[in-house]
Amino acid sequence: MPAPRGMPIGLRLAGVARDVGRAFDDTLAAAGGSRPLWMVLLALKSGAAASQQQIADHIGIRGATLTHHLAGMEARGLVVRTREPGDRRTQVVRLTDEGERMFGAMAEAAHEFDQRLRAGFTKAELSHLDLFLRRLQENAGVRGAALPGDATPP
Amino acid sequence: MPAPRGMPIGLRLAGVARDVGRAFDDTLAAAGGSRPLWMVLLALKSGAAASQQQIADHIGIRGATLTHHLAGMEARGLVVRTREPGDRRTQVVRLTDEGERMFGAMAEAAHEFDQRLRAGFTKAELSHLDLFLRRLQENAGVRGAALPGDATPP
DNA sequence: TATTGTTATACTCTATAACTATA
DNA sequence: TATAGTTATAGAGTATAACAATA
Repeated sequence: MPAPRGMPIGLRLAGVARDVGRAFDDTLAAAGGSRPLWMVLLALKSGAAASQQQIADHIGIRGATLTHHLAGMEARGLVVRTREPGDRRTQVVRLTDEGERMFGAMAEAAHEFDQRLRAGFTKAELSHLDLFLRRLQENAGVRGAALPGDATPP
Repeated sequence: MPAPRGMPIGLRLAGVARDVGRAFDDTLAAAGGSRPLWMVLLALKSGAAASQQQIADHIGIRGATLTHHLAGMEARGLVVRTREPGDRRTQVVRLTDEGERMFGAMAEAAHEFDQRLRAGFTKAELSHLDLFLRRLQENAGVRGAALPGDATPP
């Protein structure tokens, strides 16, 4: 993936993200997982998601897609889904011991990968990078992190 | 896609790339195309690829995957493949008039998208961003753009 | 009626393996 | 034997639409 001067920034970003993403996928695969699996586990552990719909929104997929992943995870014995007594429409997703083990293994792999990725970057540089990424995201028209003064019509 | 402090840089990158990529895909779809189609057209037009294998390498996919895309493009009347008289194993891929029209439409859409993405960025910032991306790519272990002094064993 | 999640189905992109034709 | 590309098949991830159960 050469990066010629003047290459569209979107393609550049996509290319780098693909390369980095593949390396990350390899890392997760070596730990027995995958990216979406890791995203779901992260969302579950962070506790920042009450309903499945919120988990799906959190990681940027559809509810049906999440069901798909959860079904696979349940088949692998990583999670258990049980109906909430209070509101029997909702499912309570709980990590099994095996799920906890998997989370631990993937967390370690992900952390090592992240260390590798950050190598040579100063804190200031990482802040700049983060800001640049945020600006790209906003320029692409992503909602939900709108700045004050954003004049985009509803 | 919230971006908490201390979020792994790889996931951050992947998230932004996905959001930006989806917006770009929407743009290309409105012009009647898709991302891989655009990549193939770009590679063809840039003339930087002699064989199909080189095109595939250029855009980071396998030969069989490229065949898949080219077959689809040929079915849509965008390209024609003919055997080279000199070496009849190789295929010469040529854009049809319809293919040229499609390229033009997608190029315009892609350019507008790129303008939108770059909005508010100075040249210096874009350079910094590009450098950051390159460093991430290298840290992820991508070969082919190795720096002088790279001490990674073969 | 509205909400929560599931099922059924399908699409896109990608890959590997086996194959054909040619060199 | 080696190379260029194709065919056949498969798998992962995602999506939409229709549905069931519950509120």
